[in-house]
Amino acid sequence: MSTPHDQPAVDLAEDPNTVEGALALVRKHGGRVTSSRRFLLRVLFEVEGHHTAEELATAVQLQAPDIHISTIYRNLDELERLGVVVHSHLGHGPATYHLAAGAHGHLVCEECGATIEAPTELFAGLSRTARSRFGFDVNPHHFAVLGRCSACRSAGTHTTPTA
Amino acid sequence: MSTPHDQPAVDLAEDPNTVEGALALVRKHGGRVTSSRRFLLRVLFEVEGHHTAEELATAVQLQAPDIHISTIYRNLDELERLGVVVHSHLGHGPATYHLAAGAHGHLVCEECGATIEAPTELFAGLSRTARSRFGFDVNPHHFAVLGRCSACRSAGTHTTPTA
DNA sequence: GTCGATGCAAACGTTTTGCACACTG
DNA sequence: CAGTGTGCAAAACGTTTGCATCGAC
Repeated sequence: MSTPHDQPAVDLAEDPNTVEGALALVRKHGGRVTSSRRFLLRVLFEVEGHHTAEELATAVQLQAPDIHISTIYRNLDELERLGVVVHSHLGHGPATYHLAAGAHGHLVCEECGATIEAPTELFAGLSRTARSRFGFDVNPHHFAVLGRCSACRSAGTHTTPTA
Repeated sequence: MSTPHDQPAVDLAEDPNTVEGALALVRKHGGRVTSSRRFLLRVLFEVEGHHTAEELATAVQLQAPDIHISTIYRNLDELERLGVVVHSHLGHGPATYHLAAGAHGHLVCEECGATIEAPTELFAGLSRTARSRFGFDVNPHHFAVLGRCSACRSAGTHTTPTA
């Protein structure tokens, strides 16, 4: 995968895998290249893993304190429409955002909140069956699959209520 | 279907499959048998499918207008602790509640919101793999699996953005 | 009479929106 | 200069909580 970055400011195909490429995409779709957008994209490319809008806002605000969280939400929405980022719901609580390129499934423990990033193949069987039985096309990225992690299972409290 | 209700007030084993049985369970756990609880349980046993707290409140209020939605939430919580009801998240928006006896998985269309009630076996393969690969015990009931239903897929708009 | 349950209003955390102003192209 | 993006404040949404009162046992 040769990623030639000799001519950094010219080679701006609308490639959502770079900050400037994503901005080019935005521009192509009639949007403007603003500093808020660039700051947010920089943060998204720097941090790894899942982050709530609030966390992203905090990170952005280290560099540009006046960028408001509503701007973060609006920009995340737009970047999601353009396919640059995706959001996931990892249980109760706020949604988390990450670059679409790193999309994957999630297993989240209902007890301790631990998150396992699961390769999309984990869902291959489910996807196949859902497709053939129900004509349903599974998107394993948007909502996490809940359950209990091994640690909580060994700690071994309430599996079945009542009893 | 022999459902002998000759001695309606006596045969109250703590059987969560009847209104009075569930109330017996509540009492056994130190709770009181109140009319709010009975109304809510009656509604839960009468309606079928998934219902939000607000829908359940509206239904209860047809018979007892003063029962407040906070009471509905508190009672749903308690009934869930006792294993009588479960709640599920079927995508964005409010949680839905139904009797634990009818627990099942859900496939929910991200586009039109259509809900498919999927038998738990649909998740058997995923559960097995998650268990062996990650030591993770999948609970297929709590959060729906999102995706696209066949109708929306044929209608065939945006599957991949940009392109 | 004790203690759990209820109604109400108010708070909560997350996200969205209306508006006037600022900036990009 | 047209029109998109922004900051701010306020609303929206689903849910939870504090408190005084009420009701079950």
